[in-house]
Amino acid sequence: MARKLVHEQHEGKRQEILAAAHRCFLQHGLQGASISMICKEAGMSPGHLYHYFPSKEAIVEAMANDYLAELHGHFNAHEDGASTATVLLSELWSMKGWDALSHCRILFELLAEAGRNENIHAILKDNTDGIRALLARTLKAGQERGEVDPDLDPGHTSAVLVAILDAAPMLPLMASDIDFEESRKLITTMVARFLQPPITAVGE
Amino acid sequence: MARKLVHEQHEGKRQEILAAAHRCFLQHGLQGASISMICKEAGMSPGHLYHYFPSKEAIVEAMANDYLAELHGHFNAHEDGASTATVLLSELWSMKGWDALSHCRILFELLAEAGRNENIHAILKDNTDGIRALLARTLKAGQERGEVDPDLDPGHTSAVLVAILDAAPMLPLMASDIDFEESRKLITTMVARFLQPPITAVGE
Amino acid sequence: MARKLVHEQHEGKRQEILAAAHRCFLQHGLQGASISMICKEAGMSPGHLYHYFPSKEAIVEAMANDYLAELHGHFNAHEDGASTATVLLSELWSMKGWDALSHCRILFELLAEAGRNENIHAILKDNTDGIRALLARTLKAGQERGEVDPDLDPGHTSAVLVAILDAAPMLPLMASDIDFEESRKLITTMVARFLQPPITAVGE
Amino acid sequence: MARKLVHEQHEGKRQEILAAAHRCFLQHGLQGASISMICKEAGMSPGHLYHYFPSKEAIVEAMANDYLAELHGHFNAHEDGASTATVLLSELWSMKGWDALSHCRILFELLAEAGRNENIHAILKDNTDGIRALLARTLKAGQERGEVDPDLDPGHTSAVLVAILDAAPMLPLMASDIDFEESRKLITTMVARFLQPPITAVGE
DNA sequence: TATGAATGAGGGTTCATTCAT
DNA sequence: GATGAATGAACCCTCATTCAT
Repeated sequence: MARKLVHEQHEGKRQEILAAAHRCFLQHGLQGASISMICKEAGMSPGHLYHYFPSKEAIVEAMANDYLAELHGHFNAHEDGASTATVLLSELWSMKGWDALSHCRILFELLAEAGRNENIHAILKDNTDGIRALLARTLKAGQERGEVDPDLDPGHTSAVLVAILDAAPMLPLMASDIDFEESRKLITTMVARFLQPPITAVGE
Repeated sequence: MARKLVHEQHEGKRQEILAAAHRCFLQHGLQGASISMICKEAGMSPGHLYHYFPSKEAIVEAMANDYLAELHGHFNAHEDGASTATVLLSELWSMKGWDALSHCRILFELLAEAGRNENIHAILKDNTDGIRALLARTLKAGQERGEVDPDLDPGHTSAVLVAILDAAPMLPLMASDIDFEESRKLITTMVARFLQPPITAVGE
Repeated sequence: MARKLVHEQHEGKRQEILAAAHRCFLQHGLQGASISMICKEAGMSPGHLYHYFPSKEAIVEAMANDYLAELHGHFNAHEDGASTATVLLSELWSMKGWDALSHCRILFELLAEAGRNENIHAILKDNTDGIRALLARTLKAGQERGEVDPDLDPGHTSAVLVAILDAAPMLPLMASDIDFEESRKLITTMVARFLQPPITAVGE
Repeated sequence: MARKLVHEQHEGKRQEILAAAHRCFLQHGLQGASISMICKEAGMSPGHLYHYFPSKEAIVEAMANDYLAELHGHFNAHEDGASTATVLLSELWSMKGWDALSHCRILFELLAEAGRNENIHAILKDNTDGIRALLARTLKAGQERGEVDPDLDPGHTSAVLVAILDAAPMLPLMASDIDFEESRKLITTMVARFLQPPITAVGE
């Protein structure tokens, strides 16, 4: 009982550190944020922080995992519904905090890092694979119901959908004249048209 | 005459430094690559490097500008053609060196940096605006020829197209089972369907 | 209790650093003395030194403040005595360590720096103002007792006295044939004659 | 003839460099001013500057010599007059540009440097000795005419006078409420009383 | 559990100086 | 006479990490 409480406290501290780290990483980058900055942000001494994580690298990796798992979790919440991929994507886009792009700009950090850090690459790939599998299943179901173009390869298509998802925060960064709602609509339209069965088939 | 030659030599050295920097940035990140690394890569002493650039920041900015300008230049080469946006995008994707994604992974570094560095943000935005204007014009021409859905706002749509372009290097990073040719086809299909006028209107 | 001890240890280290810095500054100048030199002199790593001071500038300023405060303190020790300014000055000159001019040559460094560094200027001025106020009070008391020329403006005269005090280390530097005792006598004579009431008035 | 012209041009350039160096040294200190700064100020490339001086040290020494020689020269201009030391000092204080203390603040730099640099020390001493000899002669003449206290040792007294002279720029630095004219009067009064024969002798 | 003293390598940058042109 | 490319050591300062308490 007491053991469990201690463990929970420990886990709580870990999460505090990761949250502080996330904030620092957003503001200064994965490499630009220093341990001492994270310590200050978390209200903690460096010696103590190293009680919870063995290295800065471990903090980055844990943060990446947590962050991506949260995205993953969002998809799971909709899994049981029999909605088509379009709906699924649309739902995803309505998720809490997503419009606060500051929160998800960290994705670019991770993508950049994944290109040169094998560990981060693996974490990104693992989490992405989970989402892709889910999307692929949904796409296949959509194909069976005739809502999705049967010629699209579910595996490949799921990758494209995830890429689009990850690229979304780019829009406000490049084009300040497009607000969140606008880009949501545009991308939803694009994906819908992408997935829908060729109209010629309907006409025949 | 001699003066001009000297100037060209100076510019040549600058380009060498930028190329070396690009390589280092790719391998270690914008912040992770150190001046001394860049010097070693460029075969140069640090004191001399500062003869050509006043700071590391200036090197990053010049590199970003050069890199993005090169992308911009690719588009201009196709401008006069009366092709629809689809063709344009498809053409872009065939551009030299683009498939060597190591070369363009730097985009993620820039996107991450743009989120917290006002200068890089401005550079990214300026170069993006150029491409967007070009794409918007092409889209409008396509709409007039009936090849592009007239309901799509050219300005907003151009932003989406650029985002997709920039997101492309993500695909192999996340999904190693998709090769370049495959993703080219997928994205071309998606964009083509995105832009095409709704068929229902034709059928009626 | 323990907390206080820790704080004292911290302050002790600070003083050690300042003492080491003083020695280095004497030998190489404020600008010529490097952080790594001070570290070596203090038996400390650079990283650790920056635990106690945020910058070299801060070290210089703290050193200047401490050094000038020490001079100031010497004057206060004599304040309650009802001696005339002459005696006060004479006493000052007998102060411990003052004859070891190597210790006070630092004043020239500070004066030179004060001409182009606003912070050092302010520190010098603040500490000087304290001494001047004290001297001015003593002069006024001397005037009331008829020991000091009543025509001398106490405020201005105090400035001259301080300047003479500061200039004293110059003598052995320029004229190696004058030892400390000799210059003490000369300056005391000069100041005594400067301050004394014009004798003509007495004779009339 | 042509040889002489060349030599004059060469000497002119040297003086230009020294003037530029003086300005830089004033603004940044002997150590803080860099060769490249001096080059920029003198409108010259570093390679060319080293054509005129073998090292930075040589520039500092030449500058010190020139500067002190200029002071020396001022005294010589008054030498033949049979005035007492008081008059001489007063005259000196009226010298052109002296009130622009920015010009003579360099003295502190030299005094500070002299404490740790044997060459500068020698230069300072040599030039000071010249002035001291001159002052000593004037004092001796004053003593013979009964205008100067015969008990004062001319050699030592001359040193004190030079020290006072050098300390003068300190006044405005420490006490902004004292302008040049005021300090001139104060110091002249002090020196006059210092030198004058004891009044008791007059009364007898 | 929690602190902060301590390290020393390495960060970006400037330095005095040399040399080919 | 005059340039500016070139060097590499040293500048001030920050880093991730360890350890005694």
